[in-house]
Amino acid sequence: MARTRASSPSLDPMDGLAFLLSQVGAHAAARFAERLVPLELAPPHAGILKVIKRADGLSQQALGEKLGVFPSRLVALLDDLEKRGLVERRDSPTDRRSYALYLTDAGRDALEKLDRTAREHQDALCAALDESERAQLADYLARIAAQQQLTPGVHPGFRKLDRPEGRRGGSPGPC
Amino acid sequence: MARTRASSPSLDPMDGLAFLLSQVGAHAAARFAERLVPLELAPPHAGILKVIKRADGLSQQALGEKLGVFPSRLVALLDDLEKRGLVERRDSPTDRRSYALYLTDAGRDALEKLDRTAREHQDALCAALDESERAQLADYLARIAAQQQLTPGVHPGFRKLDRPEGRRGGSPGPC
DNA sequence: TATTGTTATACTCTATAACTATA
DNA sequence: TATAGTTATAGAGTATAACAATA
Repeated sequence: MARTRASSPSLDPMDGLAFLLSQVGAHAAARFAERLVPLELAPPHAGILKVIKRADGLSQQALGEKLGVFPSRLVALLDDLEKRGLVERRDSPTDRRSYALYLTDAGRDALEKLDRTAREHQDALCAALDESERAQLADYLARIAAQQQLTPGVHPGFRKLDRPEGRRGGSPGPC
Repeated sequence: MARTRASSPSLDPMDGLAFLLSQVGAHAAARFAERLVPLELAPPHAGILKVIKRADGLSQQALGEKLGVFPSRLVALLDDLEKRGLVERRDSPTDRRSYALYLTDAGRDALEKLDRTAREHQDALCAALDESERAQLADYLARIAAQQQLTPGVHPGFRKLDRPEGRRGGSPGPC
């Protein structure tokens, strides 16, 4: 067999770039989840807190759509956060069926701790790269994410297809 | 608040590099699993076929250790592959408790199809990058993987800790 | 009749424990 | 007594379906 094409960095496609992405990505996710344990949070909680902070007063419906999480699953996740006093379910002033979600002061504190944790995590994870290499890596990944139509800030989890709901509004928007 | 440190490519740590790695990695894994469906294989099967190819005749014990998969889980995965005629469990000549695992001809065919699929997957995934950028990205990821002590070719899945068994032999080795 | 949030249920994936047959 | 493979069981995590209150 002639060596096809230019120097591919590795020979076996299963040890290739796609595998590396998946391997390092899974590692990153697992280590992040680990760091969240002392905060008594799981990764989905983190995403929820972040979205509520940016869109105070939104409904569970809206939250679930933004994160690609099923309504029934949101109930349990929000129960956790409410029980711990990080999130409040206030009655919506306009629609008595729905709630308006708000961060409490404790919720804002938790979000700050969470941001610190995420920063530490990222530093530890990328210890092998210097500052400019990290920027270059982030650029590559952002370009892949954009080309693959991943919604910024939304983790695919393990959905079969990203974006289970048909609609994905035109603007990549704030979140 | 003064802007601390140099230009970080993104402001919010949850939209940072670590998140991108996890997001793109999960996407890569999901799309790969999708491409495996027509082959009637799941990602763990792929890893198993690959290891058996490289280490013909090894035991389930050895296989499980190499992949970080529990023995009980291997049973079902190997049952799948054996039922489909891709893998053979031969009696070990030296120890009647254990099997020696071998790829069948059909198994080798499947592995080839799998390699093609992986190549197509990688091409589609990295469409946003040209050849030299892909090489650069692979280098970054390989360096992170090495620094984080990930075993080459072994997917962390979602284990709490990588490397559940204590021993990890000195050499990063063939697989 | 449609929608919001809820509950109950089921399914997938993975880990733990107990068992058997060898060693 | 310890080990290889197996079986049975249980636990996450997530999706589906049916339901009550409201629109």
